[in-house]
Amino acid sequence: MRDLNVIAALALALADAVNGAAEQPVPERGPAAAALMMIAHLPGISVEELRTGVSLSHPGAVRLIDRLQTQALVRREANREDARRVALYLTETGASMAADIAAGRAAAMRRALATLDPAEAATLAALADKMLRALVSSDAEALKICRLCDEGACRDCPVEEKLAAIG
Amino acid sequence: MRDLNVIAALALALADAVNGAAEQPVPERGPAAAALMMIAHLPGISVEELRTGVSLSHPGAVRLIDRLQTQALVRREANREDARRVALYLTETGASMAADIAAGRAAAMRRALATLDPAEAATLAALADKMLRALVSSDAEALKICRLCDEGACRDCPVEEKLAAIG
DNA sequence: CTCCTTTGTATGCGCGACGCATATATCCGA
DNA sequence: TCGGATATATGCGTCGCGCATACAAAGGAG
Repeated sequence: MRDLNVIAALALALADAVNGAAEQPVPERGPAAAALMMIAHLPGISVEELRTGVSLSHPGAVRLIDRLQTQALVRREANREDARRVALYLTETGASMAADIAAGRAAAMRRALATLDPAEAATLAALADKMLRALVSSDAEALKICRLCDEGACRDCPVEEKLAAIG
Repeated sequence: MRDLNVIAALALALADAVNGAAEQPVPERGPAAAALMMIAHLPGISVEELRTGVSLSHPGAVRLIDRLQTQALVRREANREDARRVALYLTETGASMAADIAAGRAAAMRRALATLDPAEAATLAALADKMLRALVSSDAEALKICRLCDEGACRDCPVEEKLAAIG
């Protein structure tokens, strides 16, 4: 019971730090940073897929993309395979902003993990790896969990491996 | 680098689960659940203290309390020591709702931790304990981190101990 | 005791993000 | 070929939020 509390508190603190750092470079608060990171991670993603990752209604996601497009961070392109879908890509400005987001997120995590020695950090990562595999059981959950992840640092991502394992 | 990513992803997943569960019993989304839990944890808390915990502007907090009061979840009382401050208390309905929030939060954490054996959970809690002590350096941060914590389960809370240690 | 600065609450106001309902286009199976 | 399902977009109203401001009470300087 006490363990639950402490772990939940830490999760909240880390998520606050990560979200706060991620919102820093972005012109608006909320899911915008996550949207940019998702498009950086999955270029050509559709509005509907993005929607599930950022937990918005479809109209909400459309309007979010509208705003990001107005700010020249994202562009819409036609999807050759399915004309209903829209393929989303980052502009150069958007890509550079996504890089800033990833850097801020990494810095925030480094600060939080600074008190742990390398062995402890590795232990924590191993436990996180195990828990993530158990938590993920669908593509939608994976999109949501990885919405702020850094594509470059995603070697042997437990979420993707779990998805591959269950088909 | 990969460790950072995995740990951050887990923190996000846990925070989503906890926040989602906490918002379930509450009539509105957002900081309302945290506000109820904070008042449950610190009866007589002022609007200003609450404000820092839920990361809202002061007017935002006033309006939030207005809504919770309209729904008969919270009541305002005069503070005898300082007439400027307002003392916030939960009504019976509010207290029962706070209990529901705590239960939902605990259930969500139990689900997430189900894959870990007791030794692993204890290891994780010990690491969380250590990190929390390093993260907290002010009352404001403590209020924010503990905003959803369960007062009953807060035995030997690392956040409070750290605050006591630094005066 | 009085004045002035600081601190805590409350309100007027406008903005903007969101969701619901709906319209349109495209894909796919019968 | 036709009808249901899926994807995107828009009209519309709502509501939470922050800024600027007003007011009340506390505390220190003189």
